[in-house]
Amino acid sequence: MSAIRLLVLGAVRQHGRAHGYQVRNDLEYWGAHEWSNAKPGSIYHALKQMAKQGMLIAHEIAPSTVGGPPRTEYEITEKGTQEYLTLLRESLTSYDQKPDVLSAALGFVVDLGREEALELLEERVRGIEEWRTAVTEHYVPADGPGQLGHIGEIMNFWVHSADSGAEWTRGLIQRIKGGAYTFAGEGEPFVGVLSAGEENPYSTGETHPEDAE
Amino acid sequence: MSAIRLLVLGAVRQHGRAHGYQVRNDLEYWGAHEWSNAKPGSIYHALKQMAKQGMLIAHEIAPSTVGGPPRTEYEITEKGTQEYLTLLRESLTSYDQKPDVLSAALGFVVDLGREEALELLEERVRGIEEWRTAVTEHYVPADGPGQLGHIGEIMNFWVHSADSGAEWTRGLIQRIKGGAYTFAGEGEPFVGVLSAGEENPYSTGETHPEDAE
DNA sequence: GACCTGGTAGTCAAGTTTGAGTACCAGGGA
DNA sequence: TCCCTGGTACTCAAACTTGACTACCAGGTC
Repeated sequence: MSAIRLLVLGAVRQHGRAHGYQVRNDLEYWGAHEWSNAKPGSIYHALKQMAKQGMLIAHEIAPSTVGGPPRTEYEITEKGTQEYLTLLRESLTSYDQKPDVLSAALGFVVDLGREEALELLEERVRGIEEWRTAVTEHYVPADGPGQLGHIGEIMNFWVHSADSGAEWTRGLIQRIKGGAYTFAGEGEPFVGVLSAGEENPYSTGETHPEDAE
Repeated sequence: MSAIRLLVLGAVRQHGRAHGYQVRNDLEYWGAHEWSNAKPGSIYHALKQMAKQGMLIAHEIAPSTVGGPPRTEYEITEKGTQEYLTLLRESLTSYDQKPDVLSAALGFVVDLGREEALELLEERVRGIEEWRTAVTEHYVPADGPGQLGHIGEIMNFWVHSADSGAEWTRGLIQRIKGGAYTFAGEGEPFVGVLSAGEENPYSTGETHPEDAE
């Protein structure tokens, strides 16, 4: 599973209603073009595809005031919201060595409750540990390590990555347990999108958390 | 860049001449179906595509003795070998957060000389460190960290992964400097493919390094 | 007044990946 | 003998991704 659907659904959801270019800008604002496949083509494709599948509703809009071609605005449906939450939970839980999926999920983790987030992350740690056990048992059989030659370095690398991922996840769990961040149902949420007409992102060096949706 | 081309070129090269199913079996033998997108469709597509691009020569073969449809055998060309080495060097050097690309490169690293491998890996470490500096400077601007809210965890995760990757690479450099493994020009190479008629891989729990190509 | 840059918004063809097939044969039961 | 499993070898449609491209307008500039 790629991260694009989660990112797009999450972006549309935070806006309530958004057109492709807006989503594209949000993802850039989050840096997603650096750590995921959030290119224009993928974003527009995902929007169309998910509209076809009933997760978004497409509204045709007259050519905008600022010029350019006619836009299509998208609104998330109940089915889309379900899909969003499913993807989010899966992405937090499952260890599939795809850093972009986890990154995307981190951006939305506060849409869940604090307790649920902690449970999912703890399941993630358990998953990594199980995976580690399975791999080391399967690939270092009777005749001991070293028989693999340099091929063993591949496994070594996986295992190192898994350990590092587990360690990081435990750190995050501690921070969340310690009260960090504002989760669902804990008051004014942190807003990470650009509202219509807001200035460019990091070029100003400042975020504007004052305009909730 | 995905790992599939490197994997397929490397597999064909080790055999001298191979058909798709053989490549597919090798990749499974290496565990590549677990850490890369080495599915049948991708493998056959890569073979066809690279044949079209002159990196492989396709030979049509009569239906094999053991039944099944007619096979196509592929042979690597000079251009293909150049591409293979280029991909291999790039994959070792560049830090693009794609673990499958590095894993594939590790499987072939001994096709280079020991000195060159060390240089490439040291460049990899330098690349990771530069990337880390750039990211931390860009995303933690004037008003300090913490302004990012939970979004900062994304960056935290990237940085943690980068540090872990650098540390692992330094470890590998030490092992190689310490004389581990047999590199190009250092005698009988380690052979990691199944020759025609060899038994199944890990099901027997034993490797057969006795039949060189 | 013509041109050029830059932002807005999106399209398209080509390439890649996925998952589910297809076709064939051998060997082993019932 | 008929069917069923399992291995060999590959194909295909549908989905996804990529990179380059289009089209439009505003505002400056020469």
